[in-house]
Amino acid sequence: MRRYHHGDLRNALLTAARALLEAKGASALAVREIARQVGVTAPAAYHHFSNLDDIILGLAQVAAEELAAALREAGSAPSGRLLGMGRAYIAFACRNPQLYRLLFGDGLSTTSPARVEIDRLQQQIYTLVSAELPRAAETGETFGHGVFIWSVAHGLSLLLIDDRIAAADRQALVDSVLKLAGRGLRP
Amino acid sequence: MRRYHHGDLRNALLTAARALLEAKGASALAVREIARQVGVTAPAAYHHFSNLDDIILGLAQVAAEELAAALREAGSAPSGRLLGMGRAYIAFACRNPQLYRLLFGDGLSTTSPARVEIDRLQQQIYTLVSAELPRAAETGETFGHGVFIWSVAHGLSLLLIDDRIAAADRQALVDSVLKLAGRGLRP
DNA sequence: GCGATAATTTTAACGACGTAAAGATTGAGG
DNA sequence: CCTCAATCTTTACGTCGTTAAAATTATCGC
Repeated sequence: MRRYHHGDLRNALLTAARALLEAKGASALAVREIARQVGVTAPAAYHHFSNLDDIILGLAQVAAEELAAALREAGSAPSGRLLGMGRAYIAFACRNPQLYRLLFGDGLSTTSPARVEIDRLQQQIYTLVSAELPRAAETGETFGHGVFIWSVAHGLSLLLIDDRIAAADRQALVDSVLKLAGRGLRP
Repeated sequence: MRRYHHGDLRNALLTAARALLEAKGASALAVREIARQVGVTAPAAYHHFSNLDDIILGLAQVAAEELAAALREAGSAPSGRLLGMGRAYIAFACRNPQLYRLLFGDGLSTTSPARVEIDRLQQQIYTLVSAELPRAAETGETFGHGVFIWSVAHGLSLLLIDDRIAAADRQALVDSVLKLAGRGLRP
């Protein structure tokens, strides 16, 4: 059954890399190990990726798309979109901790697709803020407000991922922090 | 002048490692390269550190102590301590981006000295919050409030470090975000 | 169906890394 | 001055990323 030609090696490598990443952390990502998991020799990977960083870039791209999709869904709710998107953002990070960390690490060049996708997310946030907070939009504070809520979501996500917060009920904590953030935004 | 015995190799290695870290990023940290910078062969480092992770741990410890010192100084001001500490926290992160990232990466075991130092910082934050916000302390919301402002500082620090925010005046942005955070805390 | 060609994978190899073992050099205490 | 412990170097092994060349298989024109 083992064919010489795999058929879908690129995706298989990405899937294996993702599993390896979440299982053993970013420092365990290795071309040889990823290829081994798929049952292929290392140089085979070089026909689909130019190097290890390129594989990581592929992972980041997947992550960015998934995060964007999760936020898009949360943003389609009729009301309370800011809170819903905050929840969805943090939930994604907690569900894919290493992948989320990868997305905001320093390995991604400014022109990488993942980076571009995140920039798009950022714009979405600003748009949403100016829609939900007409007052801020009027006074030209949309930018500061957007950065503020993104900081809260990003910071809390990472603190939770790192297990730096001992909380009995995580969801309750997330909601209460988001509530405080919301209070900061009201006029 | 080159003596066989270096005299203070441990610190020399840490200093070189720190320079290398800030210059080329965490992935460039290598025992061989660090030793090379100091003018010594790689195995010499193993008399002072048990392995590369141990060197990184030493760096994290230095970072944690510096951050703690910066916050202690900012916290000794007579008034506006929350704002001052927020500024100092973010300034430290921007001054030592890679070191800050290291501190909040996932390579540190829960029992490492750096981790313990950060836990102490966390407690300081809670104490300060309950001192500056007696109302929150009464209603038992100190924990949530502490997590909230830490999230803002941590998140904004990382967004700035990653150059994810195009701001003409960074200090002004920091202040306006911290102002929004402060508004979230008021009753 | 058949053969040429392109796509994919393997084998083999190079240099750099982390790190262990064993030997050389040096500073400190008697 | 001599010994000994601390410190550093030499040497070595296995793994990694990556490249070049060879082998294998799919595809397409006929």
